[in-house]
Amino acid sequence: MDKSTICDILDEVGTLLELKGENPFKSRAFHNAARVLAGVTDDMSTLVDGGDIRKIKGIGESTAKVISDLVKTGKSPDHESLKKEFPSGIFDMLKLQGMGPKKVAFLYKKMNISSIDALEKAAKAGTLGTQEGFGKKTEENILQSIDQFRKHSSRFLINAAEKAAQTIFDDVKSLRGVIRAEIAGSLRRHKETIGDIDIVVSAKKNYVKLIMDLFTSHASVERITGHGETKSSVVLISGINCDLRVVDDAEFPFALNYFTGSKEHNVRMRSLAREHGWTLNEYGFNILDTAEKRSKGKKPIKCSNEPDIYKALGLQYVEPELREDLGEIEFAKTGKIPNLITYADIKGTFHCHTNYSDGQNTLLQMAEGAQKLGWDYLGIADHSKAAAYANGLSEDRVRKQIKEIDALNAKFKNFILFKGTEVDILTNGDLDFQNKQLASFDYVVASIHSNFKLSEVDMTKRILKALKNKHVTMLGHLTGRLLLDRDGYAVNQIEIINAAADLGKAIEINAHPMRLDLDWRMVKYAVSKGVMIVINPDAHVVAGLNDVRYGVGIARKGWCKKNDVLNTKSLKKILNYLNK
DNA sequence: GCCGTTTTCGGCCCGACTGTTTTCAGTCG
Repeated sequence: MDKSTICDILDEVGTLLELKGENPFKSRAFHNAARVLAGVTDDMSTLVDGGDIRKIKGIGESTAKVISDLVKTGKSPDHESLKKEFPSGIFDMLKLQGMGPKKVAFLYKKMNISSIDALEKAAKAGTLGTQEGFGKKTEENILQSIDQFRKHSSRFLINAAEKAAQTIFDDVKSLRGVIRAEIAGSLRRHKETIGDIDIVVSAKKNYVKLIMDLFTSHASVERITGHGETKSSVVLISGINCDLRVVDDAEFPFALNYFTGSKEHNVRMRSLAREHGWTLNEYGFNILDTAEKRSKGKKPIKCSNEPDIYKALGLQYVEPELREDLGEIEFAKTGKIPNLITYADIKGTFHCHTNYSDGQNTLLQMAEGAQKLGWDYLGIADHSKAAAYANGLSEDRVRKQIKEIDALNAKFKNFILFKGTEVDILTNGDLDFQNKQLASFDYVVASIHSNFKLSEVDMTKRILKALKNKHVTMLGHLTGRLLLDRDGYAVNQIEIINAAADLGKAIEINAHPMRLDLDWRMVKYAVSKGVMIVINPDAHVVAGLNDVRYGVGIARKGWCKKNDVLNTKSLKKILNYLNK
């Protein structure tokens, strides 16, 4: 059993203990153990066999037993027996905003409610509001949370989707009879959030059935939702839907193009095809079937790959990341698609947490990970003390960390760790560290982590005040929340961007924790104002090594050129494109 | 349940908000 599954189960045990109403410190111990284990890089079997698992701080007798059972047998009796006490729908209920273990357990025990559907029914019938501790308002909030959950729960952040897709894609690609295989859809376009994974394959006719059978019976498949001759759909263990489409090799470029999207881009492509007297679909070009068009239409050229399709339409090749109908067709018509920045251009990132606060890895591990990626630097920005829930650093611990960074830097060649902080913006706009302390850092990320419900005017004031502090380099994960006026915090976006432009500060943007994509109109506006933008698809950057390339940052003005400001592959590409 | 010790039990993260109730419990970040 792999480590991440073990961590998930430890977390689940913690949650089940909460539901049972056990001593909160007991359940926390399991959550802690999951967090600690996530940061361990040693081989699980070796740790268990050698007994070293107990030497890890945070893993005690009981948690070690669960881990060792899972490693040795794939099952933990402790976990299994706890699980029997609650139906699985309970875990969905816990995902609702405002629903914690106490309420969920109460509703289950008192009203036998164990699913979101049942909860909705009770709330609509008005039977919830009569329960002790529940009122009209709670009922309304629950219905709203259910609405939210249904709208957004089906999307996944790109790093999770990429991880889920890799194994099954690699295995499908290497199946006998497969000629060409590509991941399509929003994953190929590197969107911040992914609805489902699309795999397009071309294969020899007599192998198609076998490919479909092997796909639907793959080890990472949880259940099959469709199994046909050209298309099969499954739900992966990770919860993500995955579709496989098999086509003739001649159709492959068209299928790949069609299923890569976006829908808006496809619409433009098809209308361009009509201008040439053709139709375009997932199988190929066809001559438009009207006398008028037929006279105008030439026979479309043969396309053996995707670039050929663009060529046939008189377009420069458009990279998947740009296919959003945000002006890329116009650029392609005049051959002005810019050279896009890639991972190889990334020199380092700045919003990274370590196990000093709520990250998973040590300073050394993070530095080694960054060097392995070929980076020149890494910026460390752990939480400040106000973020107590994230084990934020006191002034004393900052001093300790800075010392450790200095010692590490003395040993590195052609690599440097920058000393930063993610300082909390307090309710009144003051920062969580004194200016003297802030001056000790190479750069400062200032973020809001509390009091999200201020009025728009007050929230804007609060952020502007923080932004004006001369030590602040960048606003942390700001627009990730201000995207939404509904359940994010209300703020005047334009005013913030304008101020950042005047002050020469950067803004960091996240995909929203509720799994919404970025508001590109605002990104465009910020870029047009020359505000340096940092985008991070993982809304809460607890950058373990796996996630490090998704956490991206910006340097203090003066020692980082604008072109050094780098993001994830796709986002960076788009920013560069918008800049032209 | 785990840790750390002033070694065998006390402390473990906390402030703010919400909705309920009328002083507080539950949830969130």
